[in-house]
Amino acid sequence: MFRLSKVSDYGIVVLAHLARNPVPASRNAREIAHEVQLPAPMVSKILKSLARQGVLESQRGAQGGYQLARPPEAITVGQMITILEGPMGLTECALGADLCTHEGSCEVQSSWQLINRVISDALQRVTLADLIDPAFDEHLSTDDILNRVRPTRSSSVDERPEPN
Amino acid sequence: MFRLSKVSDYGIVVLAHLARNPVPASRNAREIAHEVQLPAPMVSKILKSLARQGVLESQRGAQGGYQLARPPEAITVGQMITILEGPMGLTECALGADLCTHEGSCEVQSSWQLINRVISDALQRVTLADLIDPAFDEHLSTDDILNRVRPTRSSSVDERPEPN
DNA sequence: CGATATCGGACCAATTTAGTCCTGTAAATA
DNA sequence: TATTTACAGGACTAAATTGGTCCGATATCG
Repeated sequence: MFRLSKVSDYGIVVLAHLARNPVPASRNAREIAHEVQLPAPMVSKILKSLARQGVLESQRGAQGGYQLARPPEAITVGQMITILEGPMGLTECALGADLCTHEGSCEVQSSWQLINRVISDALQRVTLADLIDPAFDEHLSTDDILNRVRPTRSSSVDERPEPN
Repeated sequence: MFRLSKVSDYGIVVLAHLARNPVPASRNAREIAHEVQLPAPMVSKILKSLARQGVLESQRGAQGGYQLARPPEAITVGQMITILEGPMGLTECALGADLCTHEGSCEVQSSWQLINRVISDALQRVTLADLIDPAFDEHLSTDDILNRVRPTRSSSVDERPEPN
């Protein structure tokens, strides 16, 4: 249905919450889950993924917990989705490899790769800082987003394969 | 997994095939399925949806079949996806209505609506004619797409609710 | 040591998706 | 007008995915 999974959905809500409420610096999974009103085991699972991928820093043991590893400006929606959802790609073949069984006979493969890149780029231009900016949706138009300076492409988390 | 369903995937392949091979004008579902090497009942189902939504014209009875209802330039990827996949929306709340149970407590709802619009707009800027253009992916950059003149927003198929 | 938390899995139930099939109806043709 | 072809509109099933839970291991603090 062209929808993000709950994992990504929740994950972004959690990250936005942490960005918006920077203190206390470190909180445990249970507290965070309670604050965003989402099922605790689910939130815990998501926090683990985010920590593993370096978006969050985790502290084990008593008084442990999670906190943002980078400032909200340095975390893009594209990165969050890629981490939580797996490599972005509207279709199999958009990922580039020989994953599609219709390779060769397919007439639209290369086009999909561009479309995919367009969407991916668009999501890379929106940061966590934007998400928690109350003026974001009111004062920005679609074109404002699209014409932003693009973040450096090569350093992106997206290039890495999904370990999950 | 942030992936289109097979229905949309196949549907776009089928439409691209019809656009690329305009003769014979009308072909039946079985022939089309054979040409694109996809399961016939599936293709038939997809053709029916596309016809119902006015992208294809159908002719019943002997010698019947399907053909494009509009020139490829007048069919956008966004329309195709909306028809085959249902209304676009990365999250529930991006659709606008009070579908999300966290309405009110959610801190990122309005931002999602913008993100959603960005993607939706990007997909509206790519037409079926682009998809079958061999030069499309080679000569166009992301920004070329994003900076295109936008199609008229209000006449879009996307605004209609999904009848399925 | 003992309490607290994350880590990294396995695991299950419910939903969604991919794919099939069947009955009805419209059109062409002999 | 009888027959055949082909779309229309469903219902239906099996497989895959997702949402969600739980557990043993490990790390940290006091």
